[in-house]
Amino acid sequence: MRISAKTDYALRALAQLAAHADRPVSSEELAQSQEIPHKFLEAIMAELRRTGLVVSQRGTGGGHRLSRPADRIVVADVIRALNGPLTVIRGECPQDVDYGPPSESLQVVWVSVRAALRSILESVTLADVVAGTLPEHIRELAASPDAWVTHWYANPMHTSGT
Amino acid sequence: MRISAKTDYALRALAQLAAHADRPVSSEELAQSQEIPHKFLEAIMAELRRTGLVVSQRGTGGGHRLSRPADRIVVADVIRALNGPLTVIRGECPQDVDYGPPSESLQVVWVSVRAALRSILESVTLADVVAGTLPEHIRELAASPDAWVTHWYANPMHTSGT
DNA sequence: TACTTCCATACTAGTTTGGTAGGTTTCAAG
DNA sequence: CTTGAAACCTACCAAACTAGTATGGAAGTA
Repeated sequence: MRISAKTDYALRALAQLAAHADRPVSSEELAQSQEIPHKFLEAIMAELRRTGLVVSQRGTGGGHRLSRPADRIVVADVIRALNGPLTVIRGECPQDVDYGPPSESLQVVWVSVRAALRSILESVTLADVVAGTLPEHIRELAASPDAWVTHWYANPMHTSGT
Repeated sequence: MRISAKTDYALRALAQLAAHADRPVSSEELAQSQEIPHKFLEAIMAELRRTGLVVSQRGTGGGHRLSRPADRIVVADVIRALNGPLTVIRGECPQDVDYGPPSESLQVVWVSVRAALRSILESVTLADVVAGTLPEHIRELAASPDAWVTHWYANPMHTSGT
């Protein structure tokens, strides 16, 4: 799972909006408080507006606000809005890939990967993020110290970033 | 999670090698049986050799074979060899990203995403794939009919591929 | 020597990523 | 009705990645 700067910025900006749901917040303010390049964030907010996650108001005192309550927007909504489906195999959805022998089982692996991602990303809302109250099964996944260390792997192309 | 053609081809080729562990299998044979462009697969096999997952033999009767038993190579090994770490946020590992308020909890989300991916991709071996005997917890994830359907989402940029 | 197979390098066309620059429209307050 | 704040739009950019293709060599077998 690769989270781009764009998606990361979007989530932080939306969390900020969730934390100030009482008023519109400008791109400029979002950019400064989250240390995001202003014009880049503007483009991201435009995309989020087009997909219907935020509504915007021009002019003095304007800005952006969430289009629905923060407890009804999940992390998966944001990722899908900017990157498309959570899980894609060679450009296709897991249930559409067609494997011959001896690799048929790979499809089941991809389907379960998607199910696992959904169980996390569709259960965390923006309200959860700002309140710091993540669902129990997610805190459990992150509870093991093992979850916080990088696993070693061999490719010299990538070892710089362990 | 985005699985590229390269990674998909690699997994299918390695499954084929696992299914014929008694002899070296040539790129040509792998390419034909799995319908993979021959020269592209050659480049992929070279990469897998450099990362130590396969060993190769030139000349007549040569080809590729797994560098260790198929039950000691997991899907995560292959993905890491070709794509680097399983989970990357803005180019960094989950435990290295630095969030300010009100987004601190996002880090826990990413850590649990990685833990969930590991629990799947580090438990499925090539031997499991060719035998069709996936670990119980994976078959459970894929057991629900829900896991086999695409969830609707709103971005018009991506709706063509539902 | 001939043939097979891996191996290395280079090339391409298209897309994605992470931005920057400049101008236009909309809105509110004075 | 002007001024300023903000969203909005189009275009551009360099670097990396994706999915290959092409050419030629080097090593191993018969």
